[in-house]
Amino acid sequence: MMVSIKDVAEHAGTSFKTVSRVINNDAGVREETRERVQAAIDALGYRPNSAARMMRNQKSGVIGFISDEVVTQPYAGELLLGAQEVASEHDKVLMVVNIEHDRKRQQRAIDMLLERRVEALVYASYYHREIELPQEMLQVPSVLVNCFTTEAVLPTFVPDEVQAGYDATRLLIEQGHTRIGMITLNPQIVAAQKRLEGYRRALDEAGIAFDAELIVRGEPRFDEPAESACVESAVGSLMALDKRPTALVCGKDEFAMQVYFLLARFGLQVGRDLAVTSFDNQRLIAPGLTPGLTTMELPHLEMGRAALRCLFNRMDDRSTRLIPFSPIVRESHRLKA
Amino acid sequence: MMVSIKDVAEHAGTSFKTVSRVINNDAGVREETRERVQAAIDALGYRPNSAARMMRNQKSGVIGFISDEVVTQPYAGELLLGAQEVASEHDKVLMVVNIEHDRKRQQRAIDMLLERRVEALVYASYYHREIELPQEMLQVPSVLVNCFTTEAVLPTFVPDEVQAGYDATRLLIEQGHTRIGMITLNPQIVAAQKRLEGYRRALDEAGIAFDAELIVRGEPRFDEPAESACVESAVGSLMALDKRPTALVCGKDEFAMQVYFLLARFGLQVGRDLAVTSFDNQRLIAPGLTPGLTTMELPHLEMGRAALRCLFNRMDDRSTRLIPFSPIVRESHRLKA
DNA sequence: CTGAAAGCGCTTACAG
DNA sequence: CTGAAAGCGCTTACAG
Repeated sequence: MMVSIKDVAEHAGTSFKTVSRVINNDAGVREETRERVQAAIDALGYRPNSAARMMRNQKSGVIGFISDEVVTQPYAGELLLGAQEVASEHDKVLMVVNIEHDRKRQQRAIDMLLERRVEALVYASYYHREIELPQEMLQVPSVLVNCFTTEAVLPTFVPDEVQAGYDATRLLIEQGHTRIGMITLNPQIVAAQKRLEGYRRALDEAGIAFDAELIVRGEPRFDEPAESACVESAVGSLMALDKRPTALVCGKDEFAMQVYFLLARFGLQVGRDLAVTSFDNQRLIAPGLTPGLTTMELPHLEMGRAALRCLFNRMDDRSTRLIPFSPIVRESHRLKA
Repeated sequence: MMVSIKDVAEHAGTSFKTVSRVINNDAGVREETRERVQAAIDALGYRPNSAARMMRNQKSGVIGFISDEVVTQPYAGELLLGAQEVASEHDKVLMVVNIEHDRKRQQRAIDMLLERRVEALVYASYYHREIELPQEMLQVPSVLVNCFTTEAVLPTFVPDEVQAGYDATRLLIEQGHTRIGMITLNPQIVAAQKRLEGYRRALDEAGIAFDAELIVRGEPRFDEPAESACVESAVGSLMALDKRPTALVCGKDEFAMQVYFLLARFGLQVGRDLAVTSFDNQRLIAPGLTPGLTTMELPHLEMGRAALRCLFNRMDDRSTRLIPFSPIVRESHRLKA
């Protein structure tokens, strides 16, 4: 049995209402009384029961954070961190549930959150993709992070893939390259499509003709068998071209890492013979490569923050906000003699 | 105003007590009545208020998960996942709070959890280390994961570093190597010390003399300036030895990645001239290297699970459980002609 | 400045 | 099989 407001009152020799006043810092308690109550609180180790408060106040102080694997994805957890930061500024806590693709467990998780009377809901995906919206999300203020629905019904925060593709390409164009290859992600995912769009835009703008031969795939489609040699053959086909590229945009840092290795087979080196940019800024990889990898960092932290701010500002429009990547400029985009 | 049990009762034409029986699946409700109530529940979209239940039942159904950055560390988030899995089997949910090194915010977080009447507490660190125990943890059943206190006061789950060091070394000894180097982590952290201990044990057992020259440091101590060239000079000093090592245990996969590159400077290749094992099994790195990196996977998922199981089994002894790493055997530990 | 009453939405224990 | 009462630990609104 936990100690309650009544126990404190008895110990302090006041009514329990006075204790309530003290713990809520209400005005109108004599200093001497306040001290006496505080002493009783300390002596008994009293802590207000938030369930009781919640019931009277009709609000829970919790925001539900629904994620598909966000926490286990390297650095995607920063989404959570950014959200947590803003939530706690507003004295709210996050209740995080991980939903797998199991429909039943997803339903259970959402029911649980709603029964706990979450004041708002965040749906965060570990990679930028379209989702099927759990309809219950419309019952409370909600936002989408790193994911979206076909029809925009909620405020949506996604990374600005097109701009990132543009920037990653532009960095190479500015170094004078005109023959720029690209190793793309699975073409079925949004990031692959939009970054390619940015790449083309940068080329267009610079008056460089698009050459489809320079676009190769670094990973299989969902419907293809996973094969580990995908980047290998991608690089192979670029190197087999009559006119090899002098620069390369990699779909993710893991591709870039492999490119560093694979180039050696052709007697080439990143940073000497081939300029490289990439996406993600995986801290495990990008700074440890030589030369350091120039790469576009996904704005996880900022998306998490922006989404929660939106929730608190009650901007419940249905617009999609594009959050910019941060270019992390190291050396790989620049060739040294 | 949310719909309550009374609204449902009115809609169904019963007392609210009967509604309570239906939502709790209590025996002794006529089928016809149950259906009528269920229809009212569906029609009104009623959801039981967990705060009210909590108050009557005197338990919250939540377990507090205190972490220092667990979610943002690649794959350490699996700690959380394992914990979540077991918790939900027992119909409990996790409330995750991230505590930074700010004393005040830590206190706030713990207070919040206790006010929410968490039934138990988990403290999880993102790397294996000693912590200062928040004294409040002794007020509820608690466990430590991936961290420990000087004096054992709580059940503690940590990775079996010595065994991992032993296994990583043993894999190389079994390939016939007798000159085995080691690139260690910061010697001030537990993992570095214990893995070295395992390394020495494996050598001893095989009758190989320990040679201090073969032990080099891949990262700076806490009190030294961070320098990026640490692995580089470590490899350099090994290669400068009269009798170079033929095999190498790397303190983490990031070191291994750099070793693959650095060796090229000496005209050497991992898997041909040098056998390599490592620790972590970072999925971003280990499978993408050529040859694939043989590495000891940290048992994050299993630690999370084991800790929660312990909580539910009320095994509140103070013993320390060592959770084994999983050897992920690829090709790098084996030399090919 | 302090207190007694009512009620938040449920469940437990007891009647009928 | 169904219901009326009491109470979980607080806060709100009103008296004194």
